[in-house]
Amino acid sequence: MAKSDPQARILAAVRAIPRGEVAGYGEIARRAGLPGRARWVARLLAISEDPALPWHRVLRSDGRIAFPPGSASREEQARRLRAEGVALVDGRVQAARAARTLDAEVWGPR
DNA sequence: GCCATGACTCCGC
DNA sequence: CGCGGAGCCATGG
Repeated sequence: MAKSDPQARILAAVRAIPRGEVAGYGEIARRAGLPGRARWVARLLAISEDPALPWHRVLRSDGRIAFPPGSASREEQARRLRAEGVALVDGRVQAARAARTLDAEVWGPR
């Protein structure tokens, strides 16, 4: 039997993001033991139909929402994040002190 | 098997 | 800080 499908690990990593916090696609991939699969994470979220999946907590490495401005998805993601207390400015998370990537610590206490 | 596509990332300018 | 180019990886025609 397969030892945890990579897909299951990715979804688990996404579900593990605490409410009010965020993580990057690449970060999730790494947490799932799949470095370099950021695009796969994105595709997985796109095809996933689990309404309980906190996909809105996943952002790009620069702390911005991946969806293009004006898109309904982008608006919904921004809305959900704000509902959790995440400060956003022009689609970008302010709390993410990781200027380059949302590397680690995003989940830890500051 | 090659080519195109994408909720990505890194790097140089 | 914005842009363009290259690298990357899985999927589908």
